[in-house]
Amino acid sequence: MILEKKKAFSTFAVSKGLRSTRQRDIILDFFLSTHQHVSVEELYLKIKATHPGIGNATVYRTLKLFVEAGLAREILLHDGQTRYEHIMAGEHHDHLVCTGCNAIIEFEDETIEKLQNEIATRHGFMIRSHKLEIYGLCVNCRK
Amino acid sequence: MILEKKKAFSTFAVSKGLRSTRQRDIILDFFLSTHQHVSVEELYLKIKATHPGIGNATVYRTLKLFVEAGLAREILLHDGQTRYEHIMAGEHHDHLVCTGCNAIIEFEDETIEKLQNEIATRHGFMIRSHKLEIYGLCVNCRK
DNA sequence: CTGCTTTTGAAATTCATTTTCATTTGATGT
DNA sequence: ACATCAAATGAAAATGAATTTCAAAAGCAG
Ligand SMILES: [Mn+2]
Ligand SMILES: [Mn+2]
Ligand SMILES: [Zn+2]
Ligand SMILES: [Zn+2]
Repeated sequence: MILEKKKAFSTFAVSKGLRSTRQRDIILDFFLSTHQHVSVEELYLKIKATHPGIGNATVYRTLKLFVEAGLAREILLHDGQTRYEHIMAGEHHDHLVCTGCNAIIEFEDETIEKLQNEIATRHGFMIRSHKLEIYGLCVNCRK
Repeated sequence: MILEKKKAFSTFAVSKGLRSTRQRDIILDFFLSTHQHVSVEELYLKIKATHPGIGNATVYRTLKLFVEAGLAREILLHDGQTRYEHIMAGEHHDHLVCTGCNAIIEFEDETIEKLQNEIATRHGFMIRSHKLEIYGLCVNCRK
Protein backbone atom coordinates (compact mmCIF):
# COMPACT_ATOMS: atom_id res chain seq x y z
CA MET A 1 0.00 0.00 0.00
CA ILE A 2 2.80 2.39 0.88
CA LEU A 3 4.70 1.12 -2.11
CA GLU A 4 1.64 1.69 -4.28
CA LYS A 5 1.47 5.29 -3.22
CA LYS A 6 5.14 5.85 -3.76
CA LYS A 7 4.76 4.48 -7.24
CA ALA A 8 1.69 6.64 -7.78
CA PHE A 9 3.61 9.75 -6.80
CA SER A 10 6.54 8.81 -8.95
CA THR A 11 4.24 8.35 -11.91
CA PHE A 12 2.64 11.70 -11.21
CA ALA A 13 6.06 13.35 -10.93
CA VAL A 14 7.19 11.93 -14.23
CA SER A 15 3.98 12.97 -15.96
CA LYS A 16 4.42 16.50 -14.65
CA GLY A 17 8.11 16.66 -15.44
CA LEU A 18 8.99 17.07 -11.76
CA ARG A 19 12.43 16.13 -10.56
CA SER A 20 12.95 13.39 -8.05
CA THR A 21 14.53 14.84 -4.94
CA ARG A 22 15.77 13.56 -1.62
CA GLN A 23 13.40 15.93 0.20
CA ARG A 24 10.28 14.76 -1.59
CA ASP A 25 11.13 11.15 -0.87
CA ILE A 26 11.63 11.90 2.80
CA ILE A 27 8.46 13.95 3.10
CA LEU A 28 6.46 11.24 1.36
CA ASP A 29 7.91 8.59 3.67
CA PHE A 30 7.00 10.58 6.73
CA PHE A 31 3.56 11.45 5.41
CA LEU A 32 2.81 7.82 4.65
CA SER A 33 3.99 6.67 8.04
CA THR A 34 2.00 9.26 9.94
CA HIS A 35 -1.45 8.89 11.39
CA GLN A 36 -4.32 10.50 9.56
CA HIS A 37 -5.01 14.24 9.54
CA VAL A 38 -1.56 15.68 10.11
CA SER A 39 -1.06 19.39 10.09
CA VAL A 40 1.85 20.72 8.08
CA GLU A 41 3.57 21.94 11.20
CA GLU A 42 3.26 18.56 12.89
CA LEU A 43 4.71 16.79 9.92
CA TYR A 44 7.45 19.37 9.55
CA LEU A 45 8.52 19.01 13.17
CA LYS A 46 8.60 15.24 12.93
CA ILE A 47 10.76 15.41 9.85
CA LYS A 48 13.01 18.07 11.31
CA ALA A 49 13.92 15.82 14.24
CA THR A 50 15.85 13.47 12.00
CA HIS A 51 16.35 15.71 8.96
CA PRO A 52 17.13 19.16 10.29
CA GLY A 53 18.05 20.48 6.89
CA ILE A 54 14.55 20.33 5.45
CA GLY A 55 12.68 23.62 5.49
CA ASN A 56 9.02 24.06 6.21
CA ALA A 57 8.42 25.79 2.88
CA THR A 58 9.37 22.55 1.19
CA VAL A 59 6.95 20.61 3.35
CA TYR A 60 4.15 23.02 2.46
CA ARG A 61 5.02 22.82 -1.21
CA THR A 62 5.29 19.07 -1.24
CA LEU A 63 2.01 18.40 0.51
CA LYS A 64 0.27 20.39 -2.19
CA LEU A 65 1.91 18.15 -4.72
CA PHE A 66 0.54 15.11 -2.92
CA VAL A 67 -2.94 16.55 -3.22
CA GLU A 68 -2.41 17.16 -6.92
CA ALA A 69 -1.15 13.62 -7.24
CA GLY A 70 -4.27 12.26 -5.57
CA LEU A 71 -2.50 10.84 -2.52
CA ALA A 72 -3.74 13.33 0.00
CA ARG A 73 -6.78 15.41 0.80
CA GLU A 74 -6.71 18.80 2.45
CA ILE A 75 -9.06 19.23 5.37
CA LEU A 76 -10.01 22.41 7.19
CA LEU A 77 -11.11 21.99 10.75
CA HIS A 78 -11.70 24.96 13.01
CA ASP A 79 -8.26 25.15 14.59
CA GLY A 80 -6.63 27.41 12.03
CA GLN A 81 -4.30 24.77 10.66
CA THR A 82 -4.63 23.02 7.35
CA ARG A 83 -4.43 19.28 7.72
CA TYR A 84 -3.80 16.53 5.23
CA GLU A 85 -5.11 13.03 5.29
CA HIS A 86 -4.33 9.97 3.20
CA ILE A 87 -6.74 8.94 0.54
CA MET A 88 -6.85 5.76 -1.44
CA ALA A 89 -8.42 5.58 -4.84
CA GLY A 90 -12.16 4.98 -4.57
CA GLU A 91 -12.31 5.17 -0.82
CA HIS A 92 -14.44 7.71 1.01
CA HIS A 93 -15.26 8.52 4.61
CA ASP A 94 -16.54 11.35 6.75
CA HIS A 95 -15.52 12.69 10.15
CA LEU A 96 -16.63 13.03 13.73
CA VAL A 97 -14.45 15.78 15.18
CA CYS A 98 -14.05 16.16 18.93
CA THR A 99 -13.87 19.82 19.87
CA GLY A 100 -12.50 18.83 23.26
CA CYS A 101 -9.38 16.87 22.36
CA ASN A 102 -9.33 17.21 18.57
CA ALA A 103 -9.70 13.48 18.10
CA ILE A 104 -11.11 12.47 14.73
CA ILE A 105 -13.26 9.43 14.24
CA GLU A 106 -13.91 8.28 10.69
CA PHE A 107 -17.15 6.77 9.50
CA GLU A 108 -19.04 5.80 6.41
CA ASP A 109 -22.79 5.71 5.97
CA GLU A 110 -24.24 4.42 2.80
CA THR A 111 -27.73 5.73 3.50
CA ILE A 112 -26.46 9.26 3.97
CA GLU A 113 -24.54 9.02 0.74
CA LYS A 114 -27.69 7.85 -1.01
CA LEU A 115 -29.77 10.65 0.45
CA GLN A 116 -27.21 13.16 -0.71
CA ASN A 117 -27.59 11.90 -4.24
CA GLU A 118 -31.35 12.28 -4.00
CA ILE A 119 -31.05 15.83 -2.75
CA ALA A 120 -28.66 16.68 -5.53
CA THR A 121 -30.95 15.20 -8.15
CA ARG A 122 -33.87 17.10 -6.73
CA HIS A 123 -31.93 20.32 -7.30
CA GLY A 124 -30.62 19.39 -10.74
CA PHE A 125 -27.16 19.27 -9.23
CA MET A 126 -24.36 16.98 -10.36
CA ILE A 127 -22.28 15.83 -7.37
CA ARG A 128 -18.51 15.86 -7.60
CA SER A 129 -17.67 15.36 -3.94
CA HIS A 130 -18.88 16.17 -0.49
CA LYS A 131 -17.72 16.79 3.02
CA LEU A 132 -19.57 15.88 6.18
CA GLU A 133 -18.11 16.82 9.51
CA ILE A 134 -19.87 16.27 12.80
CA TYR A 135 -18.51 18.34 15.67
CA GLY A 136 -18.99 17.53 19.31
CA LEU A 137 -17.46 15.77 22.27
CA CYS A 138 -16.01 12.28 22.17
CA VAL A 139 -16.59 9.66 24.86
CA ASN A 140 -13.58 10.82 26.87
CA CYS A 141 -14.39 14.49 26.67
CA ARG A 142 -18.07 14.53 27.61
CA LYS A 143 -18.73 13.71 31.31
CA MET B 1 -37.62 38.35 10.93
CA ILE B 2 -34.98 41.06 11.26
CA LEU B 3 -36.83 42.37 14.25
CA GLU B 4 -36.93 38.89 15.73
CA LYS B 5 -33.17 38.59 15.45
CA LYS B 6 -32.58 41.97 16.95
CA LYS B 7 -34.72 40.95 19.84
CA ALA B 8 -32.91 37.63 20.07
CA PHE B 9 -29.56 39.36 20.28
CA SER B 10 -30.83 41.82 22.80
CA THR B 11 -32.08 38.97 24.95
CA PHE B 12 -28.75 37.21 24.63
CA ALA B 13 -26.91 40.41 25.54
CA VAL B 14 -29.01 40.90 28.63
CA SER B 15 -28.56 37.30 29.69
CA LYS B 16 -24.82 37.63 29.33
CA GLY B 17 -24.67 40.98 31.01
CA LEU B 18 -23.38 42.62 27.84
CA ARG B 19 -23.84 46.31 27.35
CA SER B 20 -25.88 47.68 24.51
CA THR B 21 -23.63 49.75 22.30
CA ARG B 22 -24.02 51.87 19.18
CA GLN B 23 -21.43 49.72 17.39
CA ARG B 24 -23.16 46.43 18.05
CA ASP B 25 -26.44 47.83 16.82
CA ILE B 26 -24.83 49.07 13.64
CA ILE B 27 -22.95 45.85 13.01
CA LEU B 28 -26.08 43.81 13.58
CA ASP B 29 -28.06 46.01 11.18
CA PHE B 30 -25.45 45.60 8.49
CA PHE B 31 -25.10 41.90 9.09
CA LEU B 32 -28.83 41.36 8.86
CA SER B 33 -29.11 43.38 5.68
CA THR B 34 -26.27 41.55 3.95
CA HIS B 35 -26.53 38.53 1.68
CA GLN B 36 -25.57 35.16 3.04
CA HIS B 37 -21.98 34.06 3.69
CA VAL B 38 -20.26 37.42 4.25
CA SER B 39 -16.61 37.59 5.18
CA VAL B 40 -15.62 39.81 8.07
CA GLU B 41 -13.61 42.06 5.80
CA GLU B 42 -16.53 42.50 3.41
CA LEU B 43 -18.84 43.43 6.22
CA TYR B 44 -16.26 45.72 7.80
CA LEU B 45 -15.70 47.61 4.57
CA LYS B 46 -19.42 48.05 4.02
CA ILE B 47 -19.84 49.43 7.50
CA LYS B 48 -16.78 51.64 7.25
CA ALA B 49 -18.23 53.44 4.24
CA THR B 50 -20.92 55.06 6.35
CA HIS B 51 -19.44 54.60 9.82
CA PRO B 52 -15.71 55.27 9.49
CA GLY B 53 -15.20 55.24 13.23
CA ILE B 54 -15.89 51.56 13.69
CA GLY B 55 -12.78 49.42 13.92
CA ASN B 56 -12.39 45.99 12.43
CA ALA B 57 -11.52 44.47 15.78
CA THR B 58 -15.00 45.36 16.91
CA VAL B 59 -16.50 43.74 13.85
CA TYR B 60 -14.51 40.57 14.50
CA ARG B 61 -15.50 40.59 18.14
CA THR B 62 -19.14 41.26 17.43
CA LEU B 63 -19.54 38.55 14.81
CA LYS B 64 -18.32 36.04 17.36
CA LEU B 65 -20.99 37.29 19.69
CA PHE B 66 -23.60 36.71 16.99
CA VAL B 67 -22.41 33.13 16.75
CA GLU B 68 -22.66 32.74 20.50
CA ALA B 69 -26.10 34.29 20.38
CA GLY B 70 -27.18 31.76 17.76
CA LEU B 71 -27.79 34.33 15.03
CA ALA B 72 -24.85 33.44 12.86
CA ARG B 73 -22.75 30.51 11.87
CA GLU B 74 -19.09 30.55 10.93
CA ILE B 75 -18.23 29.01 7.58
CA LEU B 76 -14.82 28.04 6.26
CA LEU B 77 -14.51 27.90 2.52
CA HIS B 78 -11.12 27.50 0.92
CA ASP B 79 -10.31 31.16 0.35
CA GLY B 80 -8.61 31.93 3.65
CA GLN B 81 -11.40 34.12 4.97
CA THR B 82 -13.87 33.19 7.64
CA ARG B 83 -17.41 33.83 6.56
CA TYR B 84 -20.60 34.17 8.52
CA GLU B 85 -24.10 33.29 7.51
CA HIS B 86 -27.47 33.95 9.06
CA ILE B 87 -29.22 31.31 11.02
CA MET B 88 -32.25 31.44 13.22
CA ALA B 89 -32.06 29.89 16.63
CA GLY B 90 -32.80 26.22 16.25
CA GLU B 91 -32.77 26.37 12.48
CA HIS B 92 -30.24 24.45 10.47
CA HIS B 93 -29.42 23.87 6.84
CA ASP B 94 -26.64 22.46 4.70
CA HIS B 95 -25.15 23.49 1.39
CA LEU B 96 -24.91 22.43 -2.21
CA VAL B 97 -21.91 24.37 -3.51
CA CYS B 98 -21.50 24.83 -7.27
CA THR B 99 -17.84 24.66 -8.21
CA GLY B 100 -18.73 26.24 -11.55
CA CYS B 101 -20.35 29.52 -10.53
CA ASN B 102 -19.93 29.45 -6.72
CA ALA B 103 -23.68 29.45 -6.25
CA ILE B 104 -24.80 28.05 -2.93
CA ILE B 105 -28.07 26.21 -2.60
CA GLU B 106 -29.32 25.56 0.87
CA PHE B 107 -31.21 22.46 1.91
CA GLU B 108 -32.46 20.57 4.92
CA ASP B 109 -32.89 16.84 5.25
CA GLU B 110 -34.38 15.46 8.36
CA THR B 111 -33.40 11.88 7.62
CA ILE B 112 -29.75 12.79 7.22
CA GLU B 113 -29.85 14.69 10.50
CA LYS B 114 -31.36 11.67 12.17
CA LEU B 115 -28.73 9.34 10.73
CA GLN B 116 -26.01 11.64 11.97
CA ASN B 117 -27.38 11.39 15.46
CA GLU B 118 -27.37 7.61 15.22
CA ILE B 119 -23.77 7.59 14.04
CA ALA B 120 -22.77 9.88 16.86
CA THR B 121 -24.54 7.76 19.44
CA ARG B 122 -22.91 4.64 18.06
CA HIS B 123 -19.53 6.26 18.75
CA GLY B 124 -20.42 7.66 22.17
CA PHE B 125 -20.16 11.10 20.68
CA MET B 126 -22.21 14.11 21.75
CA ILE B 127 -23.07 16.28 18.73
CA ARG B 128 -22.67 20.01 18.99
CA SER B 129 -22.98 20.88 15.33
CA HIS B 130 -22.20 19.60 11.90
CA LYS B 131 -21.38 20.70 8.42
CA LEU B 132 -22.43 19.00 5.22
CA GLU B 133 -21.27 20.46 1.96
CA ILE B 134 -21.99 18.85 -1.36
CA TYR B 135 -19.75 20.07 -4.17
CA GLY B 136 -20.63 19.78 -7.81
CA LEU B 137 -22.26 21.57 -10.72
CA CYS B 138 -25.60 23.36 -10.55
CA VAL B 139 -28.26 23.12 -13.23
CA ASN B 140 -26.87 26.07 -15.14
CA CYS B 141 -23.28 24.90 -15.02
CA ARG B 142 -23.67 21.30 -16.10
CA LYS B 143 -25.06 21.93 -19.68
C1' DC C 1 31.65 17.26 -17.05
C1' DT C 2 28.75 21.30 -18.92
C1' DG C 3 24.95 23.95 -19.09
C1' DC C 4 20.38 24.76 -18.11
C1' DT C 5 16.41 24.42 -15.10
C1' DT C 6 14.11 23.07 -11.10
C1' DT C 7 14.21 22.80 -6.28
C1' DT C 8 15.48 24.14 -1.93
C1' DG C 9 16.08 26.70 2.65
C1' DA C 10 16.32 30.90 5.09
C1' DA C 11 14.48 34.95 5.54
C1' DA C 12 11.22 38.24 4.39
C1' DT C 13 6.51 39.00 3.37
C1' DT C 14 1.62 38.65 3.37
C1' DC C 15 -2.68 38.55 5.24
C1' DA C 16 -6.35 37.27 8.43
C1' DT C 17 -7.16 37.40 13.03
C1' DT C 18 -6.10 38.45 17.89
C1' DT C 19 -4.30 41.04 21.54
C1' DT C 20 -2.91 45.07 24.01
C1' DC C 21 -3.88 49.11 26.21
C1' DA C 22 -5.20 53.90 26.73
C1' DT C 23 -9.48 56.04 26.18
C1' DT C 24 -14.40 56.24 25.84
C1' DT C 25 -18.84 54.79 26.99
C1' DG C 26 -22.82 52.44 29.24
C1' DA C 27 -25.11 51.17 33.38
C1' DT C 28 -26.07 51.74 38.04
C1' DG C 29 -26.60 54.14 42.25
C1' DT C 30 -26.86 58.68 44.57
C1' DA D 1 -27.57 65.40 36.70
C1' DC D 2 -23.27 63.50 38.66
C1' DA D 3 -19.95 60.10 40.15
C1' DT D 4 -18.20 55.65 39.77
C1' DC D 5 -16.51 51.64 37.74
C1' DA D 6 -16.47 47.86 34.67
C1' DA D 7 -17.11 46.86 29.93
C1' DA D 8 -16.34 48.12 25.22
C1' DT D 9 -13.87 50.34 21.69
C1' DG D 10 -10.23 51.66 18.17
C1' DA D 11 -5.54 52.11 16.82
C1' DA D 12 -1.63 49.95 16.73
C1' DA D 13 1.16 46.12 17.65
C1' DA D 14 1.52 41.25 17.81
C1' DT D 15 0.63 36.67 16.26
C1' DG D 16 0.74 32.81 13.36
C1' DA D 17 -0.15 30.13 9.24
C1' DA D 18 1.03 30.16 4.65
C1' DT D 19 3.44 32.09 0.63
C1' DT D 20 7.02 34.36 -1.79
C1' DT D 21 11.66 35.74 -2.80
C1' DC D 22 16.09 34.77 -4.18
C1' DA D 23 20.75 33.02 -4.05
C1' DA D 24 22.70 28.66 -3.68
C1' DA D 25 22.31 23.69 -4.44
C1' DA D 26 20.94 19.78 -6.92
C1' DG D 27 18.82 17.01 -10.82
C1' DC D 28 19.03 15.84 -15.48
C1' DA D 29 19.85 15.84 -20.54
C1' DG D 30 23.43 15.95 -23.69
MN1 LIG E 1 -10.30 11.13 7.57
MN1 LIG F 1 -26.11 28.77 4.13
ZN1 LIG G 1 -12.37 14.29 22.77
ZN1 LIG H 1 -23.19 26.80 -11.02
